[in-house]
Amino acid sequence: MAGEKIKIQLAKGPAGEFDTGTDIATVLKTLAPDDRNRPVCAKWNGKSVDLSFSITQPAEVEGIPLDSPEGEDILRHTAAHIMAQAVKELFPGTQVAIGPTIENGFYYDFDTERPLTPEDLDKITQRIKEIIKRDLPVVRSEMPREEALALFAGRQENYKVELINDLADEATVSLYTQGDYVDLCRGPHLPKTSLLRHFKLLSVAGAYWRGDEKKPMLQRIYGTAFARKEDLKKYLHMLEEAKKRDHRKLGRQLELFEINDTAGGGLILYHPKGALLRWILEDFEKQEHLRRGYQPVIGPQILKSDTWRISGHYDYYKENMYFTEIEGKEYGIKPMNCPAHMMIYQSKTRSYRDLPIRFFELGTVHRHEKTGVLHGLLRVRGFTQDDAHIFCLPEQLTDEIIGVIDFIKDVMNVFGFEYTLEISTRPEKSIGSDEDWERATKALQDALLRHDLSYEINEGDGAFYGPKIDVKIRDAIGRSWQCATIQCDFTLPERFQLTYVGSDGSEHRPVMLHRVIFGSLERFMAVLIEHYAGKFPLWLAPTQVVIINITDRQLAYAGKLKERFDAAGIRTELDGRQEKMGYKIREAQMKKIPYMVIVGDREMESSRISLRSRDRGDLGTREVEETLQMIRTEIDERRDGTETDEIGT
RNA sequence: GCCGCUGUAGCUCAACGGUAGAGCAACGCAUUCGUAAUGCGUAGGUUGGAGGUUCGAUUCCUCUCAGCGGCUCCA
Repeated sequence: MAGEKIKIQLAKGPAGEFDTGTDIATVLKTLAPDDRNRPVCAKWNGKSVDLSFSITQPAEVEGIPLDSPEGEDILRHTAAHIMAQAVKELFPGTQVAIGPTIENGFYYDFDTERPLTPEDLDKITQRIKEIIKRDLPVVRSEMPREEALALFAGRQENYKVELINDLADEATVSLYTQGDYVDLCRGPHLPKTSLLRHFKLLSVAGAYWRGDEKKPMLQRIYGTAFARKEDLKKYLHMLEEAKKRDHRKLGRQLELFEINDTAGGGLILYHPKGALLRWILEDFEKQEHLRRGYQPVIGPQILKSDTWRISGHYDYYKENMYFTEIEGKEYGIKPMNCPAHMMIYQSKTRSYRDLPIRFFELGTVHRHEKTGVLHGLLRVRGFTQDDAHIFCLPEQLTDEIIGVIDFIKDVMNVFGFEYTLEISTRPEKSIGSDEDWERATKALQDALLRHDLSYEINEGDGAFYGPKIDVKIRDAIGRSWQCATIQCDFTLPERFQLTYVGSDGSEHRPVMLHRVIFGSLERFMAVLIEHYAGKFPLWLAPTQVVIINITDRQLAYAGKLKERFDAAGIRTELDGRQEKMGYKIREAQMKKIPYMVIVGDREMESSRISLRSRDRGDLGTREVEETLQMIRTEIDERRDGTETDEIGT
């Protein structure tokens, strides 16, 4: 840098001439002295770098402010390093593994001498605050691989050594140092620790090294950090809100279901309200399927193991299945509905004119799930799928896939879910030929491409018998859930020797799609509970209306009203207890019942009612007939309840 | 399955080596009330289960079951 000058262009700003080797911090200060965003990192020709990065060639640079999405990601990354430093200071002998940022936060995995407890989080938080106060510069350095290996080996950081060993093709590696703490890291990072201000450690958990259950279990600490205090507060508040929507909590509060120790984990006992909700969903699905040319079928709960051998489940799914024995013969409890549907297809000669054949079953299946994965209604051992198998001609495949996607779209619209699509490809443990897998995967892709639907690829995530399209829905507070899936299968028709007679008079093999819309009724109900925060739209609410009399004088009138509501097909309860009206209203509100019909002397004398909405409060008095019609319409239109509809007059 | 935490009345929680208590719910009585809690009273528990330490265990230890936060896995 013998006085040589280079031109540096500020993105969306002026350019200037600088000495070779000038660092970005200086460049930014010179070209944008008034920038109130105070950059913490920068983009150099589109690549994220530290402020200390020195420029040796003409370039375009741009400051990254702390409160930008990228700045916040860097902030979290540095927070992870500072946390690691704190843990190492507090627990000498701890080895650090990896500490990446994740959506809305970060974590770091440690190999500690003793497991970390929630109380340790407070201590670590205090130490992090100290390190922030020390205002340590975070310094980048580079060194040859071998040197770095020796450095981390000398510091007994075996996980880092393993990581460097896997970076075989890189000649040098970059390190970041603050105080005594050194970490292997690509960067960039904040220039100094004092820039971390608003953070919170959230939880400790076990996590396998490199996500491999055969490798050692490490201690993971999750945390989050934000550029602005309000944003941290908002995020923590959102976590609280999500907790309030927890379907396990609401499931108990609203008396929907229970999971009973004595009955066993992962097995759902539906209480009357929950069973009613499920009936409503099932009725809805039955109607929708009949409308779309599906035929109902029902398979048995257990099938002889001969079946599972033919289907391949015996070899590829056995560890997820339960077995029993009848007179010396082994039977498997069904984990999937397909084999029975295959047999029903097989039961007679099918013509190409019959295809596509669409078999639908609300099929209850049981799968062995490890204890640790059970989670309310979201992950259970016994569940009911809204399962269908579509048998079609190869040339019908695309249309059938599109038909299913349209079906999914219609259903998700009813509940107000947005969704995205993913294609999952062949997993390691799978059956069928490579050609079939390729054909099947291509069929799914073609269908999506032909209808201009964008999707992401999920390598190796398919079912053992075929690739799948997964539908990820987004709920009211932005979380995503996997429910619907479409799987293309050339293998099972082969294994079950399914045929149809073609126009040429000879036998051909049909192609099959497996598909679910809700996925499982249990999981979908959990998602609905959390999506609506328990405030089900009228058409789904187990109790739609509660009639509240103010004094005993109106009890008979209230009883007559209930009869009229019942006759109109509205799910109505009468709260005739000798309690104050305010108390009954409060209870109805807490049970999240959509409408309250309140009758006192005034209403009784005029043969009217007073209506109160769960969401909109007192709606005033009105005619009974008008109310019945208004409610009926809202039910029939399956309004999702979020829109503000004009009530009556 | 793995790591950590937790398990007390129907629910939410207290007591934490000295033999279990509150609010809500339930039940009874009184109250007959106008849009989110009327008052009084009654009943309710082998402290998840089994074993151990101790004069004594809800409390400490071991095992086991279940739940929670994650990991792996998944509809």
